[in-house]
Amino acid sequence: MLLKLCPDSPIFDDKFLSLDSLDSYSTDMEAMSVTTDEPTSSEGLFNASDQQFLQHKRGKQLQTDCDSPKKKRIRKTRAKVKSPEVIQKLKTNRRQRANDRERNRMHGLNEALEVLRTTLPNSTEAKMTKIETLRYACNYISALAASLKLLEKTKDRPDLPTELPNPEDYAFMNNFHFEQENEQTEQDSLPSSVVSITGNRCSIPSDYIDVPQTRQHNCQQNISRIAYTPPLQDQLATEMNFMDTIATNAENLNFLEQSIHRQLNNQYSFKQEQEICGSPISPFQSAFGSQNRHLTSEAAMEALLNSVDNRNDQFYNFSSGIQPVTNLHVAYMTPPTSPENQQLCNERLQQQQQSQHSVKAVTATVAATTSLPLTNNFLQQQLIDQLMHNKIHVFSNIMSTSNQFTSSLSPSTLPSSLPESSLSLFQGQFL
DNA sequence: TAGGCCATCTGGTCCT
DNA sequence: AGGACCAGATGGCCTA
Repeated sequence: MLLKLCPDSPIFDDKFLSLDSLDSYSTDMEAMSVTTDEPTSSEGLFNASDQQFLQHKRGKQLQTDCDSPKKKRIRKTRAKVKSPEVIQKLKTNRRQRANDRERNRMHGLNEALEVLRTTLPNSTEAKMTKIETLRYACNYISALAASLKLLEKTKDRPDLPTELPNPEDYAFMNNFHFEQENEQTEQDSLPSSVVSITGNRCSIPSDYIDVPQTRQHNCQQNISRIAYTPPLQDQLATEMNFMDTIATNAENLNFLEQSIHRQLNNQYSFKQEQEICGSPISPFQSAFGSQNRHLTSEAAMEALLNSVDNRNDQFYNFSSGIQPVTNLHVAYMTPPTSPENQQLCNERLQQQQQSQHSVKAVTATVAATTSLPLTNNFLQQQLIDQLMHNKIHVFSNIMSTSNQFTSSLSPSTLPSSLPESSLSLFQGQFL
C-alpha cells in the first residue's frame, strides 16, 4: 500500500516515517539489541559456541559493572525469532523503499535532462530523446568552443572572416568534435574543405546514428549552407589582388612567395574560392592568385618547390576534389625573365631532380596531364587504379604527354625527358 | 505488427 | 547498514 505513494505527496513524510520506524524496528530485531530478560537456552537461538561466547561477553560485562557500580546496568538480550512472514515483510518493505528511492532518482535525472533540453536551442519540433539531448549538448558545447576560439583568433584580425559555426548544425551528429589549435602548427594549418575555421578544424562526420532521417536531412542541409558560404568579398579580393603581383625581381619574388604561403595557409576553402572565381580553379591557380595568370618561371618554380618540398600532402588535401593542376605547364614553360632567374631556375631544377621530391613532382605532373583526380592520401593509389584500369592507353598518354610537355621546355633549363628514375618508378611500380 | 522509447522493478556493487 | 548507482528485465505506449 505504501509502495505507490508519491514522495511529493503530503502524506509521504508520515508514511515514510512509519516506514523508517518499521525498518529501524526490524534492524533492532536483527541486531538483537532489544532489552529483555535474560534469555534461556530453551529459546534455541544459539549453538554451543554462541552460548560460550555470550557467557564470555556477559562475564566481561559483569566485571565492568563491578568496576563502576554507579553505571546503570544494561542488560542485552537477543532479538526474538522472526517468523518467515515478518522476514518477508521486512524484505518487501526494504525493497519498496529502494524502489521509491530509485524512482525519485530517475525523476531527478529526467528533470535535469529536461532542463538541459530546454536550455539547448532546438529548431525541430519533435521533442528530443534522451540520447539525442545528450549528443546535442556535447556537440553544442564543441561548436561553442569552436566559435569562441575563432572569436579569440580574429579579435585582432578584422581582415579575417568571422562567420561562426551554427551549433545547431552539429546537433545530431554522432561524433562531431573540435580539434584544438595547438594540435597543429601554424604552418600546417590548412583550410578545411568543408568548414573554415582559422587555425582550427571542425571535423564533419559522415554518419548520424540513432537520429531520424528527417533530422539528418535538416542538419546536412544546414551544414551545406555553411560549407559553401563564401567568405567576405572584400577580404578575398584583397587577398587575390595581393596575389596578383608579378614577380619580376627578388623582392617581388619574395613577396609572391609569401603570398603563396599565405594563400596556402589562409582561411579560405577551395570551394569558397571557386565560387568567387565563378569557375573551377586549380590549386596552383589558387596559389598564384587567379585563373588566367601568366606566371614567371621563378614564381612558378618557387610555388612548385614549396608545395612539393614542404606540403605535398597538405597541398593535395587542399586541392582534394578539384580538377588537377594544369599550370605546371605554365610553370615550366615560361622562360626566365633574367639571367639571374634563369640561373635560379636551373639550380632549382637540379635540386628538384636530385631530390626525392622530384618523384612527387613528376607524379603530380603525370596526374595533371592525364587528368587524374588528385586526393591527398590516395594519389598514388588512384594512379595505380587508373593505370591498371587503362594500362597501355594511359601509359602511352603519359609518355606522349610527358614527352610533348618536356620537349617544349628550354633545353637550357630542363632535361629533354622526364627523369629516368621517375619513369622507371612508374613503369616498375604501376605497370 | 515490429521496433523504439520510456518508466519501473530488481538485484548487485560500491561507498560512506 | 543503508543509500547511491548501475544495468538487465519487463511491460506499456506510440508510430511507421
